[in-house]
Amino acid sequence: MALEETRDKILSVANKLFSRFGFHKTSMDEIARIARKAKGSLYYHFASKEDLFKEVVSKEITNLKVQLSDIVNNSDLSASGKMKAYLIKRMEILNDAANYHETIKADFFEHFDFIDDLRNELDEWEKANLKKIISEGAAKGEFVIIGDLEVLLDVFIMVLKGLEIPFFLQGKYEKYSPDFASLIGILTKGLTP
Amino acid sequence: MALEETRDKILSVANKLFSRFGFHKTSMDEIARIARKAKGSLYYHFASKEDLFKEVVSKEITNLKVQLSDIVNNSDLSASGKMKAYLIKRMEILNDAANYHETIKADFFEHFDFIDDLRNELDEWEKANLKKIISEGAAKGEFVIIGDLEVLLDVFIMVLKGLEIPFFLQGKYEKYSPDFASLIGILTKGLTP
DNA sequence: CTTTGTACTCTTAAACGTTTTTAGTCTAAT
DNA sequence: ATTAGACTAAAAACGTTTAAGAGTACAAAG
Repeated sequence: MALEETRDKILSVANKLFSRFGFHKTSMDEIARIARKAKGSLYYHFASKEDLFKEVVSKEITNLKVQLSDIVNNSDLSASGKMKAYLIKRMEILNDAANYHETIKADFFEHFDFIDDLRNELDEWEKANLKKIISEGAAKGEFVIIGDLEVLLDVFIMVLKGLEIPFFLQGKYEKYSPDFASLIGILTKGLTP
Repeated sequence: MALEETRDKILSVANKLFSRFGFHKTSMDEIARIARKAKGSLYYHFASKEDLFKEVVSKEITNLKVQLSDIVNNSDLSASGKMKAYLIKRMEILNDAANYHETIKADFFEHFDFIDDLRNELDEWEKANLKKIISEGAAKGEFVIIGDLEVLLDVFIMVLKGLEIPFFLQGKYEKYSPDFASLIGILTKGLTP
């Protein structure tokens, strides 16, 4: 059990430091010092600094997936109810996922190759889940799909990702999140017959 | 006439160089040399390098406005036809407006104070025009406005600006412009009664 | 098998002084 | 209005040094 504890402690400290100071301004020595673990321990559990960061972001994404899955699989909600809840929750969680923001920044200022897999995987996951919501809505006659569903999904995801920059990078989430609900209203209305 | 010619020549050369190399990597000496004008001439017509750049961007924005005005005032189009034509044309023109891209970049990497006015003015102009399209559509019964129109407009503009980053900064316009049409379909459908 | 501590190498980033480039001014001439 | 050129002050670019940090190796201990 001591093994998992050490690993978790490192992850928890890394998470806090990366969130606060970003990837580059956090050193492995600092993480080791604050976690009260030997530097060798860090490298025993994680192949590299990038690998550790990847793991930290991965946890944030896993948390996102878990919470969104609850919504997608909630049979009490209508299709448009699911869609609204999904999109709002998505932005809510990502707004708190400070290390995920680092990866958005990286898209501009540098490039974290090692993060691409995670983001691509999240895109696929998201596409599959939105597909599920929309398809179920269409089956129940609540939604109608005009044109190609794949294209529709790409567009949805493009808009969501487009909004991440003003929302998280420029810190306008607080300002615009009330209006965001009305955008979702338009988008879901655009799907109804 | 020689006065206007010199000014236009400077603007034209500045436009080409700024487009190709960006603001910082274009020097006033280079502009003067290629335009075959004296450096003194540049400063006779423009107060500063920033002022010259502002004028170049201003011309791009004016061009955008002229072309979009044609659509907004075209009485042959239905409200949703206008909306679609407007949004597609908007992205088409901005995709070619390389110096406008510089101002988007500036939002991230540095900050061009002197550009803020132009962009704010464009936002206001855009809001007024989208307002006109939607209001006319509502008056004809083609659109229905749910909730506050001002909020709706802010949301529209937020989405459009959000898309500018993947489209222009990350160069995904070519890739996604076909899908963009279907987004517009959803947005306009979301406005119909 | 996991954890620690230390000592080591190698790469990268900060710091610094130096040189070059560039924005902007000024002048005399046309 | 426009030009060519000389000028200054600030910024950018360059090359070198210095410090910090990633990653490795290993011996020791639980």
